[in-house]
Amino acid sequence: MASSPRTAPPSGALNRRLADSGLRSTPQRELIYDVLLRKRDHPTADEVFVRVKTEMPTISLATVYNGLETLVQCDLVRAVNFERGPTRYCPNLRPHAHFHDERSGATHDIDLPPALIEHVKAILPPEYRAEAVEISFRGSTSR
Amino acid sequence: MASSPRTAPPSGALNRRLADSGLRSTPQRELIYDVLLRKRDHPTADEVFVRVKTEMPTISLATVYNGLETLVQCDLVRAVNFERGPTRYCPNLRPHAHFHDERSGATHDIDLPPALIEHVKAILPPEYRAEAVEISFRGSTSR
DNA sequence: TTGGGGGTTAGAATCATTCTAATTATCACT
DNA sequence: AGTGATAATTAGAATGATTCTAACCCCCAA
Repeated sequence: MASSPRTAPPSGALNRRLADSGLRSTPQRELIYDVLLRKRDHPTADEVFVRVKTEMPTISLATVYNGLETLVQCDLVRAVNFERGPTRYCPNLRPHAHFHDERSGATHDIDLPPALIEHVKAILPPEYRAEAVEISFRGSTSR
Repeated sequence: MASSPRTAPPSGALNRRLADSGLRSTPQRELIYDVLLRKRDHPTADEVFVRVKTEMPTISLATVYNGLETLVQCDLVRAVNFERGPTRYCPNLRPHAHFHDERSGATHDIDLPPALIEHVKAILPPEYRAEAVEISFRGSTSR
């Protein structure tokens, strides 16, 4: 493929994080990340694949899975699991919980106050060292 | 009549709960439930299948899945999911979180103080009605 | 004693995800 | 610009957990 000069600077955060991990920036990874940033509705890998394919028809599903995993490793994206459903992806890096609305199927972010995170971690006996805490709600919204 | 701390209903609860749901008590369902009560190590459906099979060699994996689902519906057992791993089953009915020890692969129950559950629910905007809250930790224990 | 409705079973099917092996792109160094 | 070495992408096969299907079984009521 002939290389063309860049017309726009690459996404700063993505390139920096990739480089920090010894990984390369690629059009596929940039597009996957961009798609996540553009519509923050917690899409599944399949949904990301569909969105990305409209702009890059040759991309493969395996690359979408690989790319999403890469973004998760770089701490640019969070993988969100709910019960047995497919993994969903979320570019919100603030500490937050997830609310799964059973009526609409939508997932909403709920900001977590730092004090609450501390409260939650405080219930662990001292020999338990938590690297991560996940909080998720299931229910419905009245609007 | 102060009771010893109890994490599951007394034996016999199975029959009552099944009857309440218009379901029948069967040797398979009783054995599946008994196996869960006997060793509370959050087994997967496959692990339950292996344990149950030593006492009832003709039971099928499908029946184990069906039976576990039935117990979950009757609120005698909780299904526990951690990331993409297979569902695990837990007869502890007290409100509790789960701690997943990455070193050993074990899952531990962490009792949740009622006040903490309230604190956690309190972060939801008023139009969100939560039917369930899940809290899970990932990390390791120093012993 | 018969009929209907759960319940069980073995195996097929499904679904999300991961793996494999081959191809392609990019980087570091001339 | 050329050349390997290394990383990334790709299509499709394979995997693993779970669910479905269709036949059979068992119990209770009429």
